[in-house]
Amino acid sequence: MAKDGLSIGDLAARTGLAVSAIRYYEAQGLIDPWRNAGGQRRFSRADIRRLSFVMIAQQFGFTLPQIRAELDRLPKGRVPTKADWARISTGFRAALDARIDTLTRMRDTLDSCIGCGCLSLESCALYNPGDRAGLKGVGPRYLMGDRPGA
Amino acid sequence: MAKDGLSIGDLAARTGLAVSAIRYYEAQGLIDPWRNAGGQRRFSRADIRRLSFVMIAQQFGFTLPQIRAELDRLPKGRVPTKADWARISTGFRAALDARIDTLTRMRDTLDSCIGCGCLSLESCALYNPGDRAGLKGVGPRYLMGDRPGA
DNA sequence: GTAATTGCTAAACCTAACTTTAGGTCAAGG
DNA sequence: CCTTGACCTAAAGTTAGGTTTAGCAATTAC
Repeated sequence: MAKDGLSIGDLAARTGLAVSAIRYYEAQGLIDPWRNAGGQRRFSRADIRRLSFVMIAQQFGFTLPQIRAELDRLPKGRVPTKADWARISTGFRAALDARIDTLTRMRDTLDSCIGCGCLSLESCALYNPGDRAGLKGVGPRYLMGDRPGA
Repeated sequence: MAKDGLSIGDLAARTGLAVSAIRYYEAQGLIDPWRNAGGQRRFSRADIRRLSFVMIAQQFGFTLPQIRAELDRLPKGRVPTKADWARISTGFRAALDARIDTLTRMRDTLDSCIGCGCLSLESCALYNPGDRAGLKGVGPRYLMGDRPGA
């Protein structure tokens, strides 16, 4: 783990990710390591932060393609500065706000529905919250759902 | 679609669900139709509301096993009343509150992080929000340190 | 009475985000 | 030098929540 880059194992230890996950992220274009003479992956220290970003973005509900799109907005050719990361992070803010908004509206609707106990397709407001689509940002299937395997 | 129950196609039309989804829900124990002489499924009108509940609960991020657990709390042997449904719906309220809470805390943390642009594993507060567990349901993926195999 | 729907089951397929496995290669310590 | 552990690739497996397909039976429409 000298000056010529970190091995995949080093990076896994630094980030807490599984080695297999890191390889998968490479396949998805989230990181782009070089290879040493023997064909093994070598990562720069900046990749630690890059993977940190990936993990945080995932917590916020972004998909890997979406995260990749964000990462692609980082300057190519030089190591991203704190300011670069901060700029990208503001994008999270809007997504979070939207998500909180939708959930809050849902809760309010639910409040007005608990009294009636209708849950009826024709009349219940829960079927017409207006912007259920706002929740789609989280994913098509596991829409806000618990993780698979729970 | 006479007095002897609705066919699966009728139920699909009433709920907007796909026929295949209804059969899947039966396999998951969410509904329990009887069969007619020819072996075809027959559903009661109460199943329309039952499936409505399933759909709403899914929007709220519950998994099918969780929804099944809620449904199992309905009185067995009689058609559930509005009061029964209302009682169950209050359970949603707590779950939604928790989810909104967690997201709000995340947003606040993010706000304090945007300025520093750190995203550093050792120091960034985003890695220590305190109750990431409450977020189960926000992301499509396993949470950090919560992988099935690890 | 027969043709067109609709329904039946079992099994395979789908996506996202990974993990596991199989079979081999590279690198570091003694 | 040799062994052990880390690494490599490709492919298959996993989970949730379904959909699709194949081949056949029941119902409904005319």
